[in-house]
Amino acid sequence: MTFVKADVPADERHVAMELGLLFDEIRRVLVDEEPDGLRPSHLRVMGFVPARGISITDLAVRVGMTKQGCGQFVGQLVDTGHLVVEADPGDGRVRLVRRTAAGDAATRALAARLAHVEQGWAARVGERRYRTFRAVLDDLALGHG
Amino acid sequence: MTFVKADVPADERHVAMELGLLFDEIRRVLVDEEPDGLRPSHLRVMGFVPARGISITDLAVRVGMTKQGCGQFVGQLVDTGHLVVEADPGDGRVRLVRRTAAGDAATRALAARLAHVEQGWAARVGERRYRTFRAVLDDLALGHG
DNA sequence: TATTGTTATACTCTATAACTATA
DNA sequence: TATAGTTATAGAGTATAACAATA
Repeated sequence: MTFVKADVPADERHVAMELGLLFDEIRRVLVDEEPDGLRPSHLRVMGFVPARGISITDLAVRVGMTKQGCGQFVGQLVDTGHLVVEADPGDGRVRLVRRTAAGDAATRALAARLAHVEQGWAARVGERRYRTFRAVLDDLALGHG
Repeated sequence: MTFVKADVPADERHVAMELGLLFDEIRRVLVDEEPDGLRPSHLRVMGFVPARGISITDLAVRVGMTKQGCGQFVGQLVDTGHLVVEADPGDGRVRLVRRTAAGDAATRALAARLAHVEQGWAARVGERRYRTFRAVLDDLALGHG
């Protein structure tokens, strides 16, 4: 969807558009500042891989996409060296996905970039108001846990 | 990007993921409850057409996309009867885009559906906290005016 | 039989490039 | 020559369907 940017009267702005603006700002930062050429979706999939490893099917559920699409991104991330896949000793069907050191570094870098974006937002609306905003956002997102 | 849904520990949740969850909830409502078969992008493009009419190029700037992509959606919305295109009396190159009565109705219906989603959110976190959240969101979005 | 993962295919959204008709 | 719009093409991000290997 990605709701947008130009000079629209205040009374024609709606939640979807405003959320989309913030989302787009994040996407722009992620694309512009990504050193390894990873796309936002790669970062997203990689971010959901737990330290203990996970099957592609379970990862897909976590990420909220199909196992087919998930497997595609995992394959690309293995090619770039951010993930590795091992056999699961307990189940021959499962391919256990883990992050490499490079994957961990990229994930930490993502967190840093997001923190930087949030600092900018806090500066725009005030530290205190931003903290409140973020707390409510956390609560709203919990409903989808 | 569209950040996600499953059981992720609180400390691994980040802004992008949380904003994505809200955005996805809206998208789902828009798709599920759309009577005319319009997709979210159609609603978005249509929502930026002002009453006085607008050229495709200007509309594209407003929406934040290319004129090519914009022209494509306008064409489809003309086919569905939500928009009309007239000649501009002052400039023969320009095709002036306007909403029809059906387009106006669909736009009002969108606003109603969004209001309903927001009521649900307010119920989840409390009216007062939601109003604060929304006010900060408005301010943050203004930075992209 | 049920489940994991892959391959094949298609759809949505959007971009870039090349073109046409008017200015 | 510059601008408005169209046509053609391609890529990202996903989905559905059909399948192979393993349980």
